[in-house]
Amino acid sequence: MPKESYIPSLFSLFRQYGYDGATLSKIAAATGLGKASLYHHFPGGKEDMVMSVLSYSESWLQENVLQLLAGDGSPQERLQKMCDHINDLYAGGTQPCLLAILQSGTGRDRFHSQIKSRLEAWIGAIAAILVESGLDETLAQQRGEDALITIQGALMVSQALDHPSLFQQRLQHLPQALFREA
Amino acid sequence: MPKESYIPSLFSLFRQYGYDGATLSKIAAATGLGKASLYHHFPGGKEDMVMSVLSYSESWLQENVLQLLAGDGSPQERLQKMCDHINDLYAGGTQPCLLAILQSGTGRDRFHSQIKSRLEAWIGAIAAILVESGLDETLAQQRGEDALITIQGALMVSQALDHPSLFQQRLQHLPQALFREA
DNA sequence: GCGACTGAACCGATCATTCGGTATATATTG
DNA sequence: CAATATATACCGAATGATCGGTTCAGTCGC
Repeated sequence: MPKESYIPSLFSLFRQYGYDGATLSKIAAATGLGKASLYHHFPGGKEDMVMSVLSYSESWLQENVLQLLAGDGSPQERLQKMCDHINDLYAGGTQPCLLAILQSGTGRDRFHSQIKSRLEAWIGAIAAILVESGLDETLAQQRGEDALITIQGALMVSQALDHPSLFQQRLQHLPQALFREA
Repeated sequence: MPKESYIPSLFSLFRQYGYDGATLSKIAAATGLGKASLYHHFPGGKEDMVMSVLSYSESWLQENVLQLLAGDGSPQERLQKMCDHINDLYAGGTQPCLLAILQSGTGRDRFHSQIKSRLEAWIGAIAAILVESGLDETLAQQRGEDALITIQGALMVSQALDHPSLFQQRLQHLPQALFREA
């Protein structure tokens, strides 16, 4: 099997346990591969695996957010569609964010630039669609940041409170919130 | 030395590395204690240490948030004062949130109820001051959640972007945002 | 001398990693 | 077509290091 077929397993494992918590034994169990086989596909070890997952997250973002936001349909429609994909990504608020989790622990410095790139692209795409809708450049940038603040914050809070619908609610009226006055 | 004097070191270590990343060697180095001494103060090992830190976080919240919000002064003044303390707690947006980090990795299930309690108390206190100011009960609860969503979200985003002032800005106009219309 | 405390050595378990080798499938050759 | 070579996928078993956790002979202030 090609190594791409193991990315989904790795993705869900790292997002749950983080870099330090995801041991090679767990990884082996989750992928169904022996430890030695893992080093065949990912010669760089655990760090290599995370980098592959982060690389996958880039193409996911490209497909499900960037392309979508730059596509056709009204701005609200496109933002709505993005929120649907985001809701899927986080399984309705029940699954943690990979980028958030990789910001802690030993892997912090190792993956920082990747995380930063992903977030910047995401915020930029939202800001772009707001500018396109007539918003001021700086305000649009701020609203893009607000969007990710809401997503990440709602994700953390709803999981701490065992209340996934809190995440879904905040996500649902995110599009109109981005266009509000003041 | 009493064990309370080591709580600050433990606190800053666990918030940085999380449960799995904070190894006993790092803990020993950070506190300046030998492992034996650590087990004298915390017979339950690493989990005992985290529980002590979480217990400390409870009294911190009590002193710096709950008492404050229930005290005197105008609601905006009290909320403003709370934000100042929050800004100190997170060192101006440069330090992660202990509660957020303990939600991942091996310690996830172990500390969940503690994290949940802390967040509920915090949200409840904010909701209470909004009710006191005349807001509808359900709206106040929602705004309390919004406050923590903003705090946690801004913390994550500003650290991912190496942009601590983003956190400070969002925190600064949090009080007035909680009183906004609609 | 007594209780609080600790440094240093130690334990089995687990960590990430590596090596030697097998199975299979495809390509190359005579 | 059969035989051989090449490459990829895979894994059992073992590596040394480090993990969380424990033990114990002390040392220190009281």
